[in-house]
Amino acid sequence: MGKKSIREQRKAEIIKAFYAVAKKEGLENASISKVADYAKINPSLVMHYFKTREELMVALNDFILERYLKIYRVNGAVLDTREKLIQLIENLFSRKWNRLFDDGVFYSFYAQVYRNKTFRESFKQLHDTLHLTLKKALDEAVENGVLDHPDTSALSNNIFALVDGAYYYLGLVDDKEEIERRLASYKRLAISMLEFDYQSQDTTI
Amino acid sequence: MGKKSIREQRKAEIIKAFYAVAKKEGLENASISKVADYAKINPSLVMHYFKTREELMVALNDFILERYLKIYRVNGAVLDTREKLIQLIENLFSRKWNRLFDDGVFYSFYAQVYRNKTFRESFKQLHDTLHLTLKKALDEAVENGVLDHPDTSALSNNIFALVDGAYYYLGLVDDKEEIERRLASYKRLAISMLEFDYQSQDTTI
DNA sequence: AACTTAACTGAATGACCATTCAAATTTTTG
DNA sequence: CAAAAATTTGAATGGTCATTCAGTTAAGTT
Repeated sequence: MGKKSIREQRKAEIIKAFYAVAKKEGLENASISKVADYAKINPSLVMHYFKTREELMVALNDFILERYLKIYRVNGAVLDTREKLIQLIENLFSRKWNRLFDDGVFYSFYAQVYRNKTFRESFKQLHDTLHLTLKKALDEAVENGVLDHPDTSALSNNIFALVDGAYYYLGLVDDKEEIERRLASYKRLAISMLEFDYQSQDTTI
Repeated sequence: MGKKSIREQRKAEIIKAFYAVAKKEGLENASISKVADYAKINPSLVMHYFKTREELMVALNDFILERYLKIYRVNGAVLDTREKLIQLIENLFSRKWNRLFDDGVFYSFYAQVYRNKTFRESFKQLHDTLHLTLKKALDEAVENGVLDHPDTSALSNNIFALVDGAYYYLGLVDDKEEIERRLASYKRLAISMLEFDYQSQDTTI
């Protein structure tokens, strides 16, 4: 008896509308009524599903972090050749970004990390998951004899530092050729990091 | 005749108040009246000196980028020994951050880069300046025979990618010990990059 | 057709927002 | 003291904001 619930679909719809508006006008300008307009529903309906704007923010944050996770999903291929390992590293620098993702919205959430514990923890957890996934892939490569490295955990962290730093800078670059040139340079460095055993490198003089 | 102008001092005062409020409550919540309250002046006075909020935003952006530049100011020391070169690299990972700077506000501006050409260009210019400054320092090291590297420009860019990526991740970390551990790892990698000629794929000392 | 449950609307709330403007105040100079 | 130039204020503007609530509509069941 009673009406069928479409709660979850509606909520998803609202979150996507919120994302779309934030993408277009900036997260700080994405108001409830703009979201409602975009979704062609009444503002009250948004409040019906999300008690406060804050709640909607958290939902959008989760939505975005899920997408982020998808981008970096390691393809299931077995890392048994050198080529496959190199391809994996190169893929890290090739976010299918523009389709799946808006950097402006992403960094707006990231900025909140410094004031909001909830956001900080969810970001931290996501990044640690990504780092760990890469570490496991690297371990597999070690087992299969295509990689020789004493600390795959540190290697994974360092590769991601390079990836994150790369995209941070590339967000400032308009010229497509320059982007490609830089990406090539970053990739080369990342691949070289596989070879170079900086742990045993003596930095004393 | 007439009254002495304190225009520039007042403007600076307002910008600092804006920064303080943004730091505490987030850039998106730093309103004109909150800024005025903080500076103990009338909201209209803020509007007198900055015709629009956007104008105030641009001013704060410039203020913040100036601070950013200061943090990375290369000490004038001559790079004639290995120690000095290594010290320079290590300094890049040691922003006197917490004192001089609020990352939340910084990344809030950075997020705007994706929607606002003015912000994108000012950020780009600043970063390119920093990269070039480091390149010049590296060139000096090469001249003085303490560094052997075929492409100091690429090296500079890559080091900064690592620095930026490092701080991006460290923003998520609460534990001070973990921060130090990671910083040490990033530094080690950066220093190893000085040695490694990834262009020709062989390990040189 | 009556009941139940959920989706949905519309109007109203008060708070806060950026911005405008005319007027008041302060300081300097002649 | 008076004129000049700047700083500063206070009140008012209209718009948008998140949120509340009472009520309506739609879709299922018995």
